[in-house]
Amino acid sequence: MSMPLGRLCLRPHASVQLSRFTSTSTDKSSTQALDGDFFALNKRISHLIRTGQIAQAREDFDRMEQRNVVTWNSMITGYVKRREMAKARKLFDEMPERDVVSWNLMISGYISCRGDRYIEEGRSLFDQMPVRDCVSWNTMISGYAKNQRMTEALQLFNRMPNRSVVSWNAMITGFLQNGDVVHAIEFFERMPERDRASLSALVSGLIQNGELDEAARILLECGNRDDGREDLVHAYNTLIAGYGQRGRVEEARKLFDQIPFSHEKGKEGNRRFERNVVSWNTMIMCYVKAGNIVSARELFDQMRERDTFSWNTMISGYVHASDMEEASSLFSKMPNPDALSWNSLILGYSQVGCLELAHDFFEKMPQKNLVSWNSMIAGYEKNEDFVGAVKLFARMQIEGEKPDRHTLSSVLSVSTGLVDLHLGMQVHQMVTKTVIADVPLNNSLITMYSRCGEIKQAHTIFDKMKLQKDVISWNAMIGGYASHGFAAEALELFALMKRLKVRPTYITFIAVLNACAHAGLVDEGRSQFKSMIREFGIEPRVEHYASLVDIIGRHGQLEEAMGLIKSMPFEPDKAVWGALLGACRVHNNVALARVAAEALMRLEPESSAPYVLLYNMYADAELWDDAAEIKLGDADRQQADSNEIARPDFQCLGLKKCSRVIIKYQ
DNA sequence: GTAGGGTTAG
Repeated sequence: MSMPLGRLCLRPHASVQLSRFTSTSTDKSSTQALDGDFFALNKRISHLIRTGQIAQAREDFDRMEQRNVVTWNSMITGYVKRREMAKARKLFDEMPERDVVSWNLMISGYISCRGDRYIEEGRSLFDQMPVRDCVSWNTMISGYAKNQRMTEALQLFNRMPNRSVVSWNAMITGFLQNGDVVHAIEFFERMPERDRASLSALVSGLIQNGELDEAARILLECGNRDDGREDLVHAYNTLIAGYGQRGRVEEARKLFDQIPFSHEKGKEGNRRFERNVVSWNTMIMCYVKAGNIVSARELFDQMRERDTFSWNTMISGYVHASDMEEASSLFSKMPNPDALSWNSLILGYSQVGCLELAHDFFEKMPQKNLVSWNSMIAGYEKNEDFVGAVKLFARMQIEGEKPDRHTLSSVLSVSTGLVDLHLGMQVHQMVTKTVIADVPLNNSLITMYSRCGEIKQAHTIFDKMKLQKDVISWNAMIGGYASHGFAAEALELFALMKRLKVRPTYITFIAVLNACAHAGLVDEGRSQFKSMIREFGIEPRVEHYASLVDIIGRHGQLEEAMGLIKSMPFEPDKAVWGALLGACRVHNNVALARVAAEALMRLEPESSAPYVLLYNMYADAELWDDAAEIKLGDADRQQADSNEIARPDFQCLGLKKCSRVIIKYQ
């Protein structure tokens, strides 16, 4: 039997491949099927599918006068890759003739859809197929392994006629994914032969199970046994990264030093047990993650063959250290900066507040990708240039870039910052279309809606989250109720949260105290403050004190409030004094108001608010001499009279007009 | 055209 050379050695059951070049029954003669045009057409289809142009591929496929099994299989691959199993199945059923690959493709498609229903479908095909090759068995085994069904995986493994290295590797990965370290190691030691993936699979699986030292032991053994040399570096690199991720940098370095290092040039690679570029890069990365930029740089300077990775790791290290001088100096020396290098600079400059520089790099970079857009938009948002963020978001859509969870999260924060319900709702729609059940995004939606006053809508989202709520969801919802004066709802939700054993954080208590403040619940506020400390061991922060001062002060117990301020273990901030001043205003305590106002003036000399408030109080009490001592500018006096400041209109470009914002003095 | 795996940015 003649077989295309090169395939033979990979396929123990290669004889099933016979139908490879036979034409299908509806097609013309087989001699014609072998001409150059035909191959070109098949090649074109597979190219279209590789590049994701499935619709075009299908058009070509439908137009083809003759097809062979490869044509059909290519088309099926396209649907399988997109998990469109119904379409794949339809083609599969229509095929005039199938080979092993057709069956294997379908099985692997069903398997990667996950879910038991799909596995059963794959298994049923596996059982029906006339001849199975190595790939069929391995697909099925790894399918079971990936879905935590090791019993069935093992059954197939035992029944399998000619096991390959892949079968063993799949079993090892499967055991490790199920936390079965013992069987994984046992299988690894029993393997008749290993390839470059075997050690990698074992080591990375052991790392996932937290068995780093066990992995290190096995590696040392393999090194001593002169065994598995080909991929030993590979495995060492994996383990170095594992130690690094767990902050065990010194152990990572010990492993790095264990790898032999030759000074010969151009001999690096996986074929010899010897440090390669990845080893260096990984070690540098460990230092960067640990914040040890000096050691990272030392290694970087020692390297002979730096690649893009090395440069980018180093640049991102400086970015994390907010050292933009070094970051940009490296960038300018880098031979071929890629998108990642540019993005790191954009990120770094926005991080330190240099939006113009960040934007310069953003405009100058030759090939923007999604991360570039996201970094720039997030940069605007973090620096509170909300309008800049919205403009860029609009431009992004005009230029056809699709937003993802990161984009949407930034723009949602922007909507919240602008209190722009219209924009927020647009983003909400996009979230529904592009992301499935993302907890942080849902949390941001809750915050956005409640900040915009749509507390009902916020609650709808909160409700829909069901079991996937985290503390932040609870905090957002309780905080939303609190800030809108729904104290009963806030406290009820807080009670429910505790019943469900969700541990509150200091933020939860800010919201709870805030709710009490709004509703004038003095005793409730006091007892919540106490329970925070005693039941949950949360140290009160300045925000909690400010809230409690507000609660007590507004109730008229100004002296007690003042006492609380004096008892604070840290300096009161403007919120604390502001709360006291507000309470003094309500209860007409001019003497204490003066103390609070003066403290505020020291903390924020540029703010006119305490002056205005004190002025009004003096005026009400007809203390004209005191009032005269407060020097107000004309503008401030007008404010004192009207009690309102108006901000000019502004526009969110390309999307909508925002309404006038009025800020009222309390 | 199918089965198993090392390092960088939001």
